[in-house]
Amino acid sequence: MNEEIRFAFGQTSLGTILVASSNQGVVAVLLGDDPRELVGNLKDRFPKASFVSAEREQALVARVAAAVEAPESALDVALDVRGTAFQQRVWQALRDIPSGATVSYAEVARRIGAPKAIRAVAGACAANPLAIAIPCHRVVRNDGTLSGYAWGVARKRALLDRETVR
DNA sequence: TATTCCTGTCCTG
DNA sequence: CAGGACAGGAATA
Repeated sequence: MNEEIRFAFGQTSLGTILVASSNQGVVAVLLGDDPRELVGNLKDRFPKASFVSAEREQALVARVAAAVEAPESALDVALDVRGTAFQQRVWQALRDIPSGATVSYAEVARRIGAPKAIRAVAGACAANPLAIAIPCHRVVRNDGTLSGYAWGVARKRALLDRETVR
């Protein structure tokens, strides 16, 4: 394989973001505090790929960053989602969640036809490499509380605050 | 409220 | 290949 992945950084009110793309589309959108940390994260997820810092990705980063600041606007970029069949099913279901809404893990499990596989759904969310593009932050516990978030519960809460209609 | 079992996937030995 | 860990939930006492 030894595939080439292009990436670039951006700044949002939530911190630094990294957007990485293959020839097929975006493979990862990562959130963090430090660019160095994000690159390390990216390499962990795609150990076999080679990475190129690409200026022309800045336009793409800008679109994703805009989606962070204004979640109600749709983010229509090509995605190259990698994962098991189960994970793909979960992530597809997540993309159907409208902005401003939240869904429980049980609800997601029911939608993908595995109502008992709640913990598996949580695992798939945790493994989701596409922050924002796949709104795993809209998945909360059955009682409405936030449990965890791969990039920090504080960011999860901030995102939900921003898109919740009051 | 606390315990226990269930669940699908990934990670480690 | 086996065992444990996980961003949960429901049933039981």
